[in-house]
Amino acid sequence: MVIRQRAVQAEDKQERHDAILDAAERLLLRSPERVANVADVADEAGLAKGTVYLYFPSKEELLLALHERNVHGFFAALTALVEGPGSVAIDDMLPITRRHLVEPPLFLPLASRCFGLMAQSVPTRAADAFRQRMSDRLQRAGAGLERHFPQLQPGEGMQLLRHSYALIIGLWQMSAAAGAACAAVSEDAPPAFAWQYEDDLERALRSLWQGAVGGAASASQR
Amino acid sequence: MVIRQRAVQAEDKQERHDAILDAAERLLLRSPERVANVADVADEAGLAKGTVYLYFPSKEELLLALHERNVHGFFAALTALVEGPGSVAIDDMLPITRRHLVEPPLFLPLASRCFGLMAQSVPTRAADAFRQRMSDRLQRAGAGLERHFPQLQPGEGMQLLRHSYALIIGLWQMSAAAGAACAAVSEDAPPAFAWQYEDDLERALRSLWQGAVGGAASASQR
Amino acid sequence: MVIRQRAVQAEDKQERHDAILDAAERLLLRSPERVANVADVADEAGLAKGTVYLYFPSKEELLLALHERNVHGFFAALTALVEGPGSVAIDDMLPITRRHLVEPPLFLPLASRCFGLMAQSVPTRAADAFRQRMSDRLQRAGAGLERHFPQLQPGEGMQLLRHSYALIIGLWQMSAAAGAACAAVSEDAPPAFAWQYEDDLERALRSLWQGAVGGAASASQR
Amino acid sequence: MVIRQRAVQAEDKQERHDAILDAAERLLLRSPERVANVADVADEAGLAKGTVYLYFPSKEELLLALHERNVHGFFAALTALVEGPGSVAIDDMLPITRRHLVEPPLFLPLASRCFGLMAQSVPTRAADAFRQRMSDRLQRAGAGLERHFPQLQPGEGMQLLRHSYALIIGLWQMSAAAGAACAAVSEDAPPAFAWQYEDDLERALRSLWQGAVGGAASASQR
DNA sequence: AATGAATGAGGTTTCATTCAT
DNA sequence: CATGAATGAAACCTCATTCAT
Repeated sequence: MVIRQRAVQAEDKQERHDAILDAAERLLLRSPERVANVADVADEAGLAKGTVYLYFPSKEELLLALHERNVHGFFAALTALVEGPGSVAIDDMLPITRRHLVEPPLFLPLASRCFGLMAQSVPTRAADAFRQRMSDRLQRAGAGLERHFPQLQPGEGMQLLRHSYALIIGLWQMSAAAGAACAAVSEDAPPAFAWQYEDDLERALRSLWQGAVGGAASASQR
Repeated sequence: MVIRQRAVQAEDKQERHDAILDAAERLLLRSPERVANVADVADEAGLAKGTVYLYFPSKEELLLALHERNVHGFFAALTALVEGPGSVAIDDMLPITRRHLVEPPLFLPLASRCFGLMAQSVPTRAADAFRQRMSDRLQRAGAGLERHFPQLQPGEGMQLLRHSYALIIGLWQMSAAAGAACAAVSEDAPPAFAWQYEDDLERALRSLWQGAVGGAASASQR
Repeated sequence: MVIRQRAVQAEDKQERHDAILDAAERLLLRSPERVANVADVADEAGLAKGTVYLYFPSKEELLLALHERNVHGFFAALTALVEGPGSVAIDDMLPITRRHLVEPPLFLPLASRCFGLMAQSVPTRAADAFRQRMSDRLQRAGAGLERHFPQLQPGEGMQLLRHSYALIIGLWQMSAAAGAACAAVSEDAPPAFAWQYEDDLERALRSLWQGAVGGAASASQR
Repeated sequence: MVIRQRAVQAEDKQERHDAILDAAERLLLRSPERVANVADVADEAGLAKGTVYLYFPSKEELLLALHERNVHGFFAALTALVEGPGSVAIDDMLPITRRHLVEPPLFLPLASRCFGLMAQSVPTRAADAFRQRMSDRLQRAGAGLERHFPQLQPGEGMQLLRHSYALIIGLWQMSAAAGAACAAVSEDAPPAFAWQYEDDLERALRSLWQGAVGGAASASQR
């Protein structure tokens, strides 16, 4: 353990902050079906319960912070792509989606749960700030997208990203709902639920993008 | 306390089964943000808590049953359309979606919650059965769809429906997450979250369908 | 145990309600210095924690109910005295005070704590009701007192009782504050704190009453 | 953050000791209903939490010290009166009571709380010392009192003061318990609780003193 | 002497489910 | 069949105190 006993310096604190998120992440990975309670997170981080509350005002904000950390990587890659040189096609986006959203086993369940949190819970202060940051990221990436696809009207870039995001989450939930059963009793998944999330998502996103940006999206496909 | 007769006949039982679902529905409509507890549902139905457990093995299955009742109407209308005479375009599907999924205030929150339940909980026989029935409905409607859109390969009809469903749910969740804040502090919703679910969904579905079935989807539009 | 496993009849419930109060009382007697938590009360009553919450909406209201049960006996005796036949002098009141307030080891600490609760906590509904009942009792006993001591103006009977009550509580607190130390290190209580609560209270009440109702109070003394 | 010099000199320490008490006082004045936590006191004093513990071994003793500071002024005035030249009647005592105990908004709640603390907590050396000092003050003032009221037997002066003190505290607690509700819903205080503490206390003290020292107490009244 | 990060016991309340009546 | 009393596992958060820095 490189962290000193007490995080006095700002960077030590950041490190500990991250360590708590890491602990929460490990627990969620270990048993995605249930949200760890704060005591378990603290335990996993080798800290006391109260210490977690020094770094996060509530369990909910901890989860939100963890989710946002995951989101950050995705948007960073996406923005780098659309703001970088060269042309962009849907085939360039899919790998980013796959690497940041689909493959990390935590992203989708956590995103799903955070939507639930934000729709239900109260701590509006934190939720608003989170939404604001998400909105900024979407706007920026959406604007970048519009530069690459002239057929998109202003605002349609952000819209397309939003729709994609919704599709990603929605499809995963259907998949997870099915998956729970498949894990237990492998062979009897009914046909409509027996598919691979990853491939299916790719097909769905292609359809969505093709419908939105037309041939440009699929120029390089098939 | 409403004292009722004992339900001895099978039809009495069905009636009571439905009465419980009705009560749950009323409560969810009254406060969609939080799930009623079993005591409240029983109260609302004029029954005792234990009685609810005579008709539903768990709270989870009660919610699932309620959701399925809502789903039924949608698929009935959808199947009637695609199996009926005459041609079908996306503009014929949207009103069905709107009438059965979007406008009933209960459908989307409940669907969202049921996916959550099914993704998290241990899979039960009831969940499997539910999935099986959903799969059957999707297959049947999907097959019907394929007859109307020859460009769809076998299985792609069901796939398109599944993708649409995912989009409907996912977009609603994003909307609900945003809505919570907007309700509280009306004017400061960031741009990316300030949109109307209904219109947005329509645009998204059009994109998806246009991408999937091509010009045929939009042949009759605009 | 005469109580059935489940308290179905109203009187069974009353019995269980009382049994919980009894349990709380036993615990407080056993260690007066600290308030038992609900889990301990439930344990002592041979019940589960949740069951206690079936009978009392909160820990505070449980304590208040326990206190009120103690108060009840005192006022019943007092009212019986002042509304009964024959003349009443202060010497008739003191034994009642002693029997109901001083000798039961629980009354004074609990009364003291309940004043604290009521001055600080929120559940005003229950507190208001409690105050109302206390007020009624005081008024009734005060009115009875005024019949025996014609020199008391209307309202002064209740006032005198209130002052007496304040003296009883206030003096006990000083005594208890001293007593805590005396228990630990017996011989070194400073003179101003080394006195017997009971005798001291009697002297104080005599002074108060003599000042309020004059010779009549002490007519029969000495 | 107010960075202060280290307190090396003894007088610096005293100054800081007082500054902490001042901070606690300000916080209690600001919200008398709840006891500030140590972090808030430290904050208000511009110090760190740990520093408070350099000057006070526990929160309890901090409160006790604050209370004693308040008590000091009262006894100083009282002793000055009874040890000064000229005659003393109860009407000379009441203004002192009012000025030092009733009008300072902090005295009564703090006194009440300190009695609570001392009655409940394990007795500490500090509590013993506090009691000893209180006892000394009471004895001295009581002895002075006995010189003015010859009808008081040795020890009865101190006794009378103790009874008065108890009455002051006890009556205030009843008043505060009632006040909590009255603040919330103003008009519905039951009659027995609808009175002014200050006037009521004066009547009570007059009765007590008249009963204790007879006509001499009231010679100059009315 | 001063700091403030870390601790962790402690307490309240909710509610799905069971089962005696 | 119907009831609703009983259960008891969670889960959150606070805060006085300690002690490494």
